This record gives sequence, C-alpha cells and structure tokens, in this order.
Amino acid sequence: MSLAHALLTSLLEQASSGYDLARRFDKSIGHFWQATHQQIYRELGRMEKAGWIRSTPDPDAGRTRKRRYSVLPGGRDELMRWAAESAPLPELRDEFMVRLRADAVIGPLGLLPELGRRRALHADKLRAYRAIEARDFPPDPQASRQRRIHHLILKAGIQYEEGWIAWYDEALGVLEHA
Amino acid sequence: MSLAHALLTSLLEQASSGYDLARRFDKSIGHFWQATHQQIYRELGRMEKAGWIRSTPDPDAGRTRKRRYSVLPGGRDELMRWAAESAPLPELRDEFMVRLRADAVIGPLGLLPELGRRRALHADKLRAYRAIEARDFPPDPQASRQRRIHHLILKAGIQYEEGWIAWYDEALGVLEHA
DNA sequence: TCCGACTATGCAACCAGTTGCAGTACTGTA
DNA sequence: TACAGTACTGCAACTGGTTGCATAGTCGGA
Repeated sequence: MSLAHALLTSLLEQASSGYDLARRFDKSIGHFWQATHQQIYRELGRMEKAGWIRSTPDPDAGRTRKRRYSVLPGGRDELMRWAAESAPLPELRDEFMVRLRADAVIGPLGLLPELGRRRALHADKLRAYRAIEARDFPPDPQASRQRRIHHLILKAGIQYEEGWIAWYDEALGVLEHA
Repeated sequence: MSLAHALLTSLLEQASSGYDLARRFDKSIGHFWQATHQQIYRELGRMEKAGWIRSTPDPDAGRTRKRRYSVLPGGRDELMRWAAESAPLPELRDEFMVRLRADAVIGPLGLLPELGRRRALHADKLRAYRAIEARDFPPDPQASRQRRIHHLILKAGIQYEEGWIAWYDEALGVLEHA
C-alpha cells in the first residue's frame, strides 16, 4: 500500500488539503506515482482512522469544507518503517510491445504513425523534465542532501525518457524498411 | 483490455493450452506483459464466448482436461483492429522513488543496501536478455521482418535495464557521499 | 504401493485503481 | 442578479489483477 506512504511523504514536505495533494501529485512525486483525487480522499480517510495524520479545517478555507492534513508522529514512524522495506522492481508493462508483436505475426498493421506519436510524447516529457532541471537544479557543489536526492529522482525520469526516445528512433528505422 | 490481445498474439504464434500460455508468458511477451494463470484462464473463457478463439481437447492431453486454444477469424480481425488503436504511454510507477523522497525529507533511512539489491536485479535481467540476444539474434542482414521486430522488442528491454543500471550507479554515488 | 512433485484447470474473495456522477461553495463577469 | 467556471469533497459501481484454495491426473522414486 504505497499510496499512503506517498501521501505521508508529500504531507511531510508540506501539510495540505486533499485537493492540493492531488494537484501536487501531478508534478513532483506524480512523475513516479499517480493517483486520482478519489483515491487520495479515500486513502486520507483511512490514514486518519489509523492515527497517521490528523485534519483541521484549513485556515485558508473560508466557508468551504477544505481541510488541512498534517502528519502525526505515528505516521512519521510508519513512513520510516516502510521506507526501509525492500520491494520488487516495478514491472515493465507496455501494450505497444504487444501491438508490435501482433504486427510481426500478422504482417504490417500500419504502426508507424502511432510510433511517431509515442516518440513525440516521450520527447515532450523529456523537455518538461529538462525545463524543471534547468529551473530548480543549477549546478551547485554545495547543494543540500535533500536537493541532491530530488535532482537524482528527476534524473531517473530524464534517463527513462531518453532511453525510450533512442529506442523509438531505432524502431522507426526497423518498421520503415521492412 | 490488452490481455486478450496479448493472448491472441501468442496463440497466433502458436496454438496452445492455457497452461502453456502461462509458461510462455514468463518469457517472450511476458517481458512486457505479465499475467497469472488465473487471469489467463478467465480471459480464455471470455474470448471463447466472444467467438475469438475455439478450444478442442489437446491431442497430447492423454486423459487430462488439457485443451488447445486456437484463433478464429473473428479473433484475428479483432487483433488487427486493436493493434491500430492508439494508446497512452505506460506510466512510470516506482515506489522506490517514493522511498527516496521520504529519505530526503526525513533524513538518511539506510536505503543503500536496497539500492544495491535493485541494481543487482536489473543487472540480472540485463544478463538474461543479453543471453537471449546472443542465442536468438545473431547478426544477419537478411533477417526476416518478424525476426527484426522480435529483436527490436528485446532491445527495448535491454535499453530499459541498461538505463536503470546507469541510474542506480549514479544514485549510489549520491547516497554514499551525503 | 504410497508419496511428493509437477501438469493442468478452475472457483471465490479481495484489493487497488478508474470512471461517472453529484453536491457545495467561491470567484469573476455580463 | 444570473450564469459560467473552478475549487473542493465525496458516493457508487465497475474493472483488472492478486491470492488462497481446491481438484484431478501423471510420473518417478523410496
């Protein structure tokens, strides 16, 4: 159950509401862990019951129902406990490879446009990551441990997109001349 | 619903039983699409109902219940239709990144051993892929379209593992000296 | 001849994640 | 003041995937 732990991490970085969490998930942690607002609300409810977090009406709430969640000591302990666990590698699961294999067994199915589209999507992501890198991580030998780790995580995304772009370029060559 | 299409592809390559499909999934297609025998049996049932495949008692069955599934024209059409669809990129979802981020916000949580373990797992996979490559894809300018595509798919796995190994090496450096 | 390992299939329950929909309050604009 | 848009929370139903368990036959070895 990592969503809870992703939320704990995010809340430790900054106490906030379910809605804000959902939006922040679209950036930062969301590059490696996605969640809809539905999941987030449900999970926040469970976590509060478990005594990991508590919620108070948000000071910025005005008359809305907005609530601010913050991490309790129990939640922090739980996060530390969980972080030390070992876990299996994420599994590679890409339906495009299935399509390719279908194309191989049946014969040309016109996958080239889709291939180009996917390459472009990866290029978009890479560009976005590079922009974040340029903005938030200027070269700095004195950077704090926290910053260095955040940069490292971003580099995982960069490395991932670059790898796929290179592969899609090769794939383009194979499908064009075959 | 890609599992059905992965199964169709696999059955087109070779008609076989649910059990054999499950085992073949552990290799080839399974590098990019995993499924348990449970899922497979359930899905084969649906596909037969849909008229995409048919099953006959397996000739090698002896007195067991073993059945051989093969693709009907309707299944082939469905696969062709589906292959031309476009689909979103698979999402990167790696809980280790959440752990790293927790380590960044709380302070050193002793992630180094886990980091080494994960690097080793990637190295194992890479070695396995390289072995398959050496065995099944000797350099051959005359290789068929099908072989070239299969090789391409394998290279996606190789590229993926190599990227992560490089990243884990860098991560090792960051966590050691911080 | 009994036993354990393996092949082969399947039911039932559960869980995480997704989708569709809805309600409520605020904010700006015509 | 009416209306559109959007911030914010939530319910209910569904889907795909996982887990635990059950069953039944085959085969080799103690």
